Amino acid sequence: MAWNLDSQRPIYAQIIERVQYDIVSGHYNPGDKLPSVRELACEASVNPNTMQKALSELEQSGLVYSQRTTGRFITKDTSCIRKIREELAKQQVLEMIRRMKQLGFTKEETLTLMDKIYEEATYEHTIGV
Amino acid sequence: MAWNLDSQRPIYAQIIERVQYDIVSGHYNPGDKLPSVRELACEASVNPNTMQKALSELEQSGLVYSQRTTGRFITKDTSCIRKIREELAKQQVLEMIRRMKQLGFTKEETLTLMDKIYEEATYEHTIGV
DNA sequence: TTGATTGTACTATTTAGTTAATACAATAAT
DNA sequence: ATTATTGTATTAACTAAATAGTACAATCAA
Repeated sequence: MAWNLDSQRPIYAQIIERVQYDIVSGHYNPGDKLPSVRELACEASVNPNTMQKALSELEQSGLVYSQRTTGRFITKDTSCIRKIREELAKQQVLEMIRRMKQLGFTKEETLTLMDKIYEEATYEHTIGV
Repeated sequence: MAWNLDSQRPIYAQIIERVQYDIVSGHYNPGDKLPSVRELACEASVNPNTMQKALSELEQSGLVYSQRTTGRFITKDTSCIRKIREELAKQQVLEMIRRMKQLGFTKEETLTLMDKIYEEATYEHTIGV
């Protein structure tokens, strides 16, 4: 799967976000071992230092932990994972609503547009994942 | 009004976005004269060069145009403005839906969460504009 | 024991974004 | 005519992010 990193935001920040989503969405399971820093760096076409920085920062969230010489693992604390998943979802919706209000869309107009886009997505496969 | 620029993304990109939203949301009217580069730079606490870069790039969208020595103006082409407003809205909703799918939220779950957040916003004034 | 792999650490270099400080030509106001 | 303001251009310096290259100690498999 492609990493789709752009240069608009710091790469390490995009990596953090990506792995975070991979964890809370169940792509990785609790207790899973992550590929090594070097492997992930290669996979993402990124310098190992950048990947290292991203992963070590990600540890602050509690989603992953590292064992000095055996590797890096997904937390087994499922409630932590669930909690962050909820947070991310709320964040997304909140940000969208904020922007739509900025654009002068009412709740109803927003819902109408959402419905339309969901329909399109269903038939045209516009939305990935 | 504060510019709320952060250091995560390039400042000039945030400025472009900000002015774009100010135009399509009607804060500026078609034909309006923008404050000068220097004024805006001061207002945003940013170097004039950064503001100049942002505004000159924004011209590519057709939302503003500059007259060499008289100033920079909002386009009078209201259909262009409307079109970009629709695009921005669609972009927002699409991105949100994509992320929510990534998180494993169904359309119904997403709508439920939206409703809840809209309620909160109504009573708690959580969402600025 | 040997060799490969692990996370981690360190230094140097490059690049993009930002700031700083000017400068200039064209316009508008006085 | 003079002055201030406009967008624009240019050069230098600074910073953060990213890359490149190397190194080390701890673990595990052979």
